[in-house]
Amino acid sequence: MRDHDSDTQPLSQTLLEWYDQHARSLPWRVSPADRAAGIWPDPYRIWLSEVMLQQTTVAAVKDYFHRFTTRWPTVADLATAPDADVMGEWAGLGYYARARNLLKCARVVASDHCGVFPDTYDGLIALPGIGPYTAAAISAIAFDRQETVLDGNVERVMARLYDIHTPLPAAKSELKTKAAALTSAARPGDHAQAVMDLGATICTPRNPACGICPWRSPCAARLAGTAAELPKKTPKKPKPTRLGYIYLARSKDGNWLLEQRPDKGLLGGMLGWPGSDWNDAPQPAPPFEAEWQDLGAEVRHTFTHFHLILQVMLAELPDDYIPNASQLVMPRHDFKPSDLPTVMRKAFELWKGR
DNA sequence: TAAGCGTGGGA
DNA sequence: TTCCCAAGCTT
Repeated sequence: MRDHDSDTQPLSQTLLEWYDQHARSLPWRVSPADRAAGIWPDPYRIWLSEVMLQQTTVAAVKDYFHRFTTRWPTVADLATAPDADVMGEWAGLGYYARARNLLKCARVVASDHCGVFPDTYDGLIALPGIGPYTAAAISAIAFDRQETVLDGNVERVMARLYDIHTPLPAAKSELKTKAAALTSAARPGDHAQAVMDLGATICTPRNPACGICPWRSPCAARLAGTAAELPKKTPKKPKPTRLGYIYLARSKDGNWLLEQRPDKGLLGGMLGWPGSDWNDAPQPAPPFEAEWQDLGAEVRHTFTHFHLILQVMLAELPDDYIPNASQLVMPRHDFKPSDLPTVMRKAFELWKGR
């Protein structure tokens, strides 16, 4: 008697055999050989890597992961870190709500879970910053539970394997059903990492390497010649361009006037320079009256949903200046440009090279 | 459901 | 230069 996955079982086995030979070595990963020998990953490192990897490339994450785990080796260490230290260490990686939720999550795990991560999907998804993908990924990778991960890689691989032309995001549930039917019961964690590795290294968005793909034979899109145009996506809206002013104020001693941005919204919780609103025709909004000098060069930066052009203004910060509630005067030796989000760091670089 | 939310690299 | 996009989450 053949069971119901007599068709799909060979697919997951083919994938795992490929993964055993081609698994990438990553700082947070336990190799398939080590995993087979009974070695388990550290849930803290899996969680941290998965949050960092949300919409972010492995190449961009590596150095941040190393700095975070060196500075905060356990979730208990991270839970007791000051907010400003964590936000500063995250600066440059983007999507700063992730850093705020990271700290919230660490503190919940430390206080409500005795410093031990929940080992189920339901327990994990209840935590800040952990959504459907991340909960499934941690369950599978750190605890070897049979959960289905559906990220951009898996969506692309499934759309091609089954030649599905429904555009994303409408196709998500259909793609997840396909991915779930393939999930290995024997090695769920390795399977999750394998299908994502396949998407990242073989079944790439452009120029997929179909010739060396372990699933080249069953792939419907390869047969149909449609692999390169899948997955279909609903068209994106064009990005508007917004304008603004920012103000660099430096005292005679070299101290800087900075502001702590509000927790919600763009660059929430990060340090930045005082500035105007960003829109079509911003009003100048200097933090104090002075002869502001136009640095003469613009900061150009592109966010997820708009382009930004900033006029950079410079003045001397009076020694008796009293910062308001959101501002701070940063002593020159405490100021680290690397604590700033990239758009703000660009303004500083402009001043440095003036 | 759709919009808001960063950044850097590759084509 | 411009566009796409990379292991998504929150509201």
